[in-house]
Amino acid sequence: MTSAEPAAVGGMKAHRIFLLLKDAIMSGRIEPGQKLPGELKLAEQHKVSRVTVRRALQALREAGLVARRPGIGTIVLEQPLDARLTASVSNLLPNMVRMSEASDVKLLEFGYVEPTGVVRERLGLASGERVQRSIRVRSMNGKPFSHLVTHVPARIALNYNEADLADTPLFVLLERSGVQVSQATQTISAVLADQDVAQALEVAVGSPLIALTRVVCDQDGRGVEHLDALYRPDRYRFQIELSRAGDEAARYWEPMGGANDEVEPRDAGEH
Amino acid sequence: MTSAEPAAVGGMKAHRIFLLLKDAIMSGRIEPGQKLPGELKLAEQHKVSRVTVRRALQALREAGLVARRPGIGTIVLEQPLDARLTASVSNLLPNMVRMSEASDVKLLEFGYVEPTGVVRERLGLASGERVQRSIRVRSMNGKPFSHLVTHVPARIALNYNEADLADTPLFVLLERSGVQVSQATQTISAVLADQDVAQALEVAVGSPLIALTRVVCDQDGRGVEHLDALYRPDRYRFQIELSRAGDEAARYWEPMGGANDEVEPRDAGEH
DNA sequence: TAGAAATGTATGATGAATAATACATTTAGT
DNA sequence: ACTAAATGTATTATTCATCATACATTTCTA
Repeated sequence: MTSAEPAAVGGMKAHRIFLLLKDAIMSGRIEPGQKLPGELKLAEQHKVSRVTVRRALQALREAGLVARRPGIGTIVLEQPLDARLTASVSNLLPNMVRMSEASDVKLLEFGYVEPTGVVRERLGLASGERVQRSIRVRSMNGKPFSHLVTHVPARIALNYNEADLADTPLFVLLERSGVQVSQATQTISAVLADQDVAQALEVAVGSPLIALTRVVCDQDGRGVEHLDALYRPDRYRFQIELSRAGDEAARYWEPMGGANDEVEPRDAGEH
Repeated sequence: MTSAEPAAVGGMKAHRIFLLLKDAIMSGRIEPGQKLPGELKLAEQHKVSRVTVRRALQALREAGLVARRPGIGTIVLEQPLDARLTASVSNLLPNMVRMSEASDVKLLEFGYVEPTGVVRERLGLASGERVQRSIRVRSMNGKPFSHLVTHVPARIALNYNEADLADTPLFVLLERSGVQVSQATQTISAVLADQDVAQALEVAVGSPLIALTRVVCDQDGRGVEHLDALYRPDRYRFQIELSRAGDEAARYWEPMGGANDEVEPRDAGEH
């Protein structure tokens, strides 16, 4: 039981506080070695009783996130960061291939459906046109880190089958199908994990997730792929290297790389 | 009272469900016009009683997110999207200037402190070196959308004063100080709003936020600015345009633009 | 014109989480 | 050695949310 998620916090208030503190620790807002506020202080801050705060803190201890010592306080422990992937924003082909070698993909759903309004609009589909919808979860060393919902126009999706999806990045499949992709738009946001996703990614319902939406178009500007991806922030994050460019008058920042992106599975002191 | 945040949901379970549904709607996972599952279905899904589900749904209605009609169901309403900012990843100088014209900045905190381990490390500071720490909240039309915590090495921060921070983007101040910035690293993640931030950004505690960390270095590779930014996903998001480049063998995606980024305050009511 | 599927309304029982309080114990600092 | 500030332990009361249940009402559909 290296990382048993359960973390049985008693009630709801206690659980909420547990999640907040956990997030503060996992995100690095509270650094290892630092003490968190005393039980009384926390009770006051969150407007709950001390008993309730204690339950949250005890859960944190059971989760291995903090050490508690009488007379001292509650100290944040060095987190054996789950081997974490860092992806460049332009993490498309080059490292996706590499990534797919080192990670497993589970296909949760597969089928052809009527697209929703937003998807149809973004892909520029005619009304009535159907799309292939697939839901996949990608894991690294058995640890899930991303939840991918893709919509592909039916006419294109015919060029590969269900089994291919578990093997090959969708991206490669599209190119192999002769699609001339030329442009993509990515949008990054943040959302809460709902039941389905929480289960798939093995996180608590209500955990924060990175949300990425990508729309890929071919040379004619027609939609080719619509991706809704969700990532566990503790196992995956986006990184962008920028360098200063341009002259005096009009300087600007220029994203670096593209070809030389790299996946860095800097695995920490895995316990 | 167009958007009264309070949303008095009764208990904790009800409140949690309220937040989840709200997030699903605000993020577009449930589209306007669509019906959400019936009360019974939701009760089953979340393993709570129907009464509890009702409280969540009633809160959603009071928040103006849904309409409920007997015999029909609960329908998601078209959201008068708060004028939303869309920023390109390389949204640094060009549009930040423009942005600062159209938005107000409130300085919440200002002072010189001993940097934490992480900040010191990222900025490459000598131990003992102090930093200027400032916390600002940026608003658009009185609606806060970002929470910015910056750390700047003391030696650099001397070139501008407290008042400047409320006027001018930190970025400009640095350049004006003669700092030759040359490289920056941005990391994007997702976190939950804690008490302080929740209050500053006028969201519920436990709401999801986009987290961006940026470290800017000068030509000598020395740290110049450390930014921890949090954004409300309903009012701000990151967008990246990619175009396909490279030849056959080694194709890759190339981020577009840089100079021609644009803030698009596509204001409400559209769709 | 039924019937099914929604939401609206009402009520009483139950209980688990929470609060309030008190006291013990460990540790660091003065 | 004293004090302050932590956590550890225990007990009791109570309340508020939650559950379970029943029935009414509206709407669409077959």
